[in-house]
Amino acid sequence: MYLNSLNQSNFMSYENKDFYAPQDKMYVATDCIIFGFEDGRLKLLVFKRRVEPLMGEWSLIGSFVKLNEDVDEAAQRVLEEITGLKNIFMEQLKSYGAANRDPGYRCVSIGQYALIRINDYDKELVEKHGAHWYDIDDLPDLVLDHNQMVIDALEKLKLKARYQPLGFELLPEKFTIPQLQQLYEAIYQKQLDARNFRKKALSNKVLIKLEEKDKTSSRRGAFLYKFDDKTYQRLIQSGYNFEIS
Amino acid sequence: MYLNSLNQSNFMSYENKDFYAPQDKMYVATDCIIFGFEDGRLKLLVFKRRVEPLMGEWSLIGSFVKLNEDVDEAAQRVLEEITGLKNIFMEQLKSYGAANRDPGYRCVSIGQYALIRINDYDKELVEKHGAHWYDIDDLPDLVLDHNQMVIDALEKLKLKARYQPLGFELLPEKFTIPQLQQLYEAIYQKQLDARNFRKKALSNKVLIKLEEKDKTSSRRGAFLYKFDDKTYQRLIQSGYNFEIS
DNA sequence: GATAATAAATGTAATTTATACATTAATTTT
DNA sequence: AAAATTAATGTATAAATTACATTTATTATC
Repeated sequence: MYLNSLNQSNFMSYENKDFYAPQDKMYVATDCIIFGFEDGRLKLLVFKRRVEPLMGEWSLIGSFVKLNEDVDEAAQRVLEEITGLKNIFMEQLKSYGAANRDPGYRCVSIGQYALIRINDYDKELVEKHGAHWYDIDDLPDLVLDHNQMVIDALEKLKLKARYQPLGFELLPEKFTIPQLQQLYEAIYQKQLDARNFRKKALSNKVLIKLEEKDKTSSRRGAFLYKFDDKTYQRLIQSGYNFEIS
Repeated sequence: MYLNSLNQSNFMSYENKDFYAPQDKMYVATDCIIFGFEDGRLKLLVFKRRVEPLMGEWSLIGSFVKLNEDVDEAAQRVLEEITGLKNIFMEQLKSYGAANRDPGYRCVSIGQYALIRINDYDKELVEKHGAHWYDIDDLPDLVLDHNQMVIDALEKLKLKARYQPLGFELLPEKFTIPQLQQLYEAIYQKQLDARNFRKKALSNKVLIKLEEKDKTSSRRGAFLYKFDDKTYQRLIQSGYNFEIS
């Protein structure tokens, strides 16, 4: 994946189609690196590109930023068009500004990563847009510099997840400790000790234990928890240093 | 400086008092948040703005990104024009994309923070451009969203300095441990214990003790050290986790 | 209804890291 | 020779991290 030879052939196919490249004008776009979590695996939402050049190739979803629109608004707009969801966690990754990064346009793209809760409702909407949830370590080649965006976003997710409760954005509202552990194992890409993980996770005092159990993955069942955002906000207000594994 | 890459008609109408705001076109700019360190204090390099609107106000230095230029190249270009220095440490902070952030243009700016070694040579060049090194906790109001950029950059510096040897970019090549401590105290904005700091700093094994002493700040003099980038690179290659205070 | 199977839940000891703290050393100035 | 000044150093205590094995709750099967 992500080979030079592939980029080259992408470029050729663009040339063959005589696509007009208006390089006399600056564009600003935003591309969304959309993460999800399902079946113990971290996933990325990718799309079949619908326009030339590179039509039909896998791509992140994005849009040009409109003249009267904030960059962050544009990203929210794109996300809502695709998933139907508002108020999704999203944060700037970085901007991608190489002069030749897009053969079609002189376009600076602001990468934004989003964390969403995969569920059947989203999936349906997503399918309408020719999208697919790929396993993070089984991604196809993406157009332009989109693979690099994913690499950078993963790196950032790894760094931030430790000190900010990002993980909970990816889990359903109610989750078990083993599920939480699986998530962090997927993000950090390493195995964690179950006893130590549980200890650490609970030591932050921001997980509320519920009476219900989830029995989908064991006979005994595991207690469900939810993240207590109010307490979390209060804690960090007073200087608390959240950390998980 | 900021308007060098504009066409003349825009420039003229912008320059007189009821300036025309060409919001029919997207611009991309880059602004540099330039940090230095001198006399135990963290400093920021700011400039008198030379064009309307807001002519004469303090501002970060920046430029529009040219059509055939990488965003990062543009930032290096600006920095070189001002300081005469190449290969300065610089890294993307984030992009600033609010639709109304600049009353003159629809302009997305990529903030980049730079760390430079203040010395007399730089200062001379800098003065030519109507610039001034301000103490970081005694900054004037800056134009547009530039104060926010500084706040964000400081926050990022605080976070990154701990796990990446950024600090050495701000110090002269040879420095003493007390100087290094002063720097970290300025970045973290808190006092550090001299014994513990020294222990921690030296524990990373990337400081080379020289035979020379610096006697500018004590009768006894303090030994000079330099940062051993080769060893540092080797260590992080093999998974070492650099940390300072 | 007893047994087997399975993942969840729990505790402790050893090691490492972080913190708090006071004295002596080297040098110059008077 | 004495005074002044900053640099340099060590240790004991507390806190955090790591490594590691058994029991528990429940369902499925015989």
